[in-house]
Amino acid sequence: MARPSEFDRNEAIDRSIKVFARHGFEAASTSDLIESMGIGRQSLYGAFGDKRGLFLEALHRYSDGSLQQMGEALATGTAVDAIEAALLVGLGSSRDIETGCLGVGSIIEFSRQDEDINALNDQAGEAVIAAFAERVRAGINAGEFDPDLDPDAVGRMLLALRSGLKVTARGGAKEAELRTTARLAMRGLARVGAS
Amino acid sequence: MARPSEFDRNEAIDRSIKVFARHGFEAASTSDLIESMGIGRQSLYGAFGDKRGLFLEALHRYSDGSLQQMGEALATGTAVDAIEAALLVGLGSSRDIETGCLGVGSIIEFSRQDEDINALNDQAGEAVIAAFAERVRAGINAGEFDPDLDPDAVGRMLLALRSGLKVTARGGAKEAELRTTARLAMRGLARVGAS
DNA sequence: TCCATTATTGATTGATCAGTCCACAATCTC
DNA sequence: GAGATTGTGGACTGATCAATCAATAATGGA
Repeated sequence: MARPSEFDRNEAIDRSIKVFARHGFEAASTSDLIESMGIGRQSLYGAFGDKRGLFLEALHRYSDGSLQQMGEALATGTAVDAIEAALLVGLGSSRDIETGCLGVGSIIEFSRQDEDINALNDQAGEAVIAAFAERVRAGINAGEFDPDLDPDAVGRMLLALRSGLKVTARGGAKEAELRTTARLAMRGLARVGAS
Repeated sequence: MARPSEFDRNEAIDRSIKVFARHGFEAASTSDLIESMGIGRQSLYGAFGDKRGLFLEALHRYSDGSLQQMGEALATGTAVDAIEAALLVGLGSSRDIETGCLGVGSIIEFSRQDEDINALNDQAGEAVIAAFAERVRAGINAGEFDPDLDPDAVGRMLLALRSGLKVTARGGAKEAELRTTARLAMRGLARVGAS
């Protein structure tokens, strides 16, 4: 048809994710974005419409990647170890204290005020809850977890816990503390009656 | 000495807390603030120096109030009920979905970039952890909690959990879900051996 | 009563922001 | 290779922002 884009769309979005994760939506200036993305201003507006359009794509892509990372973590080892790994994956903590979470960040920044962001976060949240719940069911079937547990409720708890861990990590907590916190909150999942 | 202020300082700060909690620091404009606080622009700068100075006072006052609320909740009933109440107090959830938490909000917005905010949040966090830990110790002594628990580590877990509950509440969760989440995460505190 | 001091008010300033305009470059179809 | 189409780059615009200034009002001390 016509002249093709000179930049890779997904790579540009990935770079924008870093900027948004660091500064949030409002405080991420378009000048910061185009510089970090390595594209021109008009390219940003041509490809994504406006700053909000870019953010929606960034949030979507970030949530997808995050869910995939957690899915991989959930697929290994015992139920407790897998869930612990899924809780901690991608938290960054000491390595890159600047990196935040686009999901938590957008919830704090927008609350429930933006319908499109609501939809993205609701969908991503449900997917995470479902992934946790499935692993909890497997843990119950394997005899590791208490059969009285409601897997969906536990899934919601684990999502909330992960949000809290992200806040704690961004607040500067060490990885060992995050791990201890995760373990303590999961303490009640283990089968009590024993065999 | 000279002309006295026409406004009550604490009341003005309380009103600014609402604005900051709703919009965050950066997105709260000074025009919004002076309108909500019911004072003139120069009064704001005269009394608080600048927007950041006002925010620091607001964060300090907010943390104090929050800690006091939690302390009152912790002083009643059984250990589990008291901690549950302390976890849920002031979350707002359905009643006022717009209201956010200045502590979590500032951690997400500033990460570790502002020394004064670091100090305020660190101090407030330690105080909350200590309050939780003390209640956990009492619960252990009362035979309600597992004596093997590390009260300080549990305190850190409960603070992280409360942060996660705040994110979840701001994301639109119902109060019943928050309560279930709190209960599930506390499930591992109960004494296991039984008597 | 007068003066020093501080609060208040409204206009203003310089900077920064998201988004647009316009000229130009690169690609495809024919 | 000509023309239609689309991407790119830099200058630009109107709005909004935090913060300041200058003038006025209100208080306490002498």
